[in-house]
Amino acid sequence: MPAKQKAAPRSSAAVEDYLERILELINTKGYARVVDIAQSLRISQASVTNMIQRMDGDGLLKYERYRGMVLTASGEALAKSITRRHQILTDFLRLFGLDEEVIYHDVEGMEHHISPPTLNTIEALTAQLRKQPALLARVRQ
Amino acid sequence: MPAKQKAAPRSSAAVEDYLERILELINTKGYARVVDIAQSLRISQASVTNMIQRMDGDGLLKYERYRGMVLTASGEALAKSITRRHQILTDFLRLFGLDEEVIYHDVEGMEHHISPPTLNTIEALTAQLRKQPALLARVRQ
DNA sequence: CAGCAATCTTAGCCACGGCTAATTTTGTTT
DNA sequence: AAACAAAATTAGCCGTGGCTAAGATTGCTG
Repeated sequence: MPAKQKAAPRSSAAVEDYLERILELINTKGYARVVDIAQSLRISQASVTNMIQRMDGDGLLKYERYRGMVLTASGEALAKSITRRHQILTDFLRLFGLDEEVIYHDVEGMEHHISPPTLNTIEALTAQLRKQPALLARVRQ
Repeated sequence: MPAKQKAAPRSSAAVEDYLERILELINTKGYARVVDIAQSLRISQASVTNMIQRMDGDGLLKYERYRGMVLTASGEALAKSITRRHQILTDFLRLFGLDEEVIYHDVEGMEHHISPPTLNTIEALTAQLRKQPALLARVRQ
């Protein structure tokens, strides 16, 4: 009998942030190093090492000391859905001429708390709003 | 010279949740007891006592052991702006026929991360969307 | 007014997710 | 290959915000 799975304790906002950055690094550089994750999240390397080890234990990635990490299938699937969610929210807020800094900050904060039905709704709303430039202009004031 | 203020260390999501409930209790029952706050937030009374003492130290409310609490002017102002923000987000999500449970959950999670410009935009968007029932119907599918 | 139940507080614990400082490993450079 | 720099890890710490168990205070009620 294989070892029991941890029954996925609902990944935290912090874990989601890590997954997002790791996938982005893998997509752009081919691999994700501790030092790059640390820089990207603006936290210490030590904190990254620590979290990576927890994520290995949770089955989100495979990690070998000093050597590197790869996302597992479930880690990658999760990272992709997190990235998609981030993109949908960013696309939505960009409709209104807000500062990119504000958009980034708000998306970064709220993305972890949007459920699938709400996300789908916002996606559909964005599509509809793109066809309504006059309405968007009024919202922008 | 009066004692130095703590320079308001950007109230956390947890503190905002407490303020929101305390104001609501005061508005509906006239006062906020530890036991009611605990029930409303679904946490233990001990945790509430602990947090209330910190919020007293931060100048958000005045608190007397075993006796009760009142919001300070700054605590009340903060609580009101938090409540307003909550309402604006709820009004927005209600446009789309989402389940009340989902709306409540998502607002509860994301409200702490919405900046004023984004909030104002969503408020304006809600007003515009109310005049577009056909568009809303399409978003609802 | 004595006793009891409700409420509140304290003490002590824990996980999370950061940090710095010190150490270890790796890889490059001469 | 020795030395050095960069990267990674470990050890030990801290604040936040939960928890339970035990004790203190309040207020009601017989």
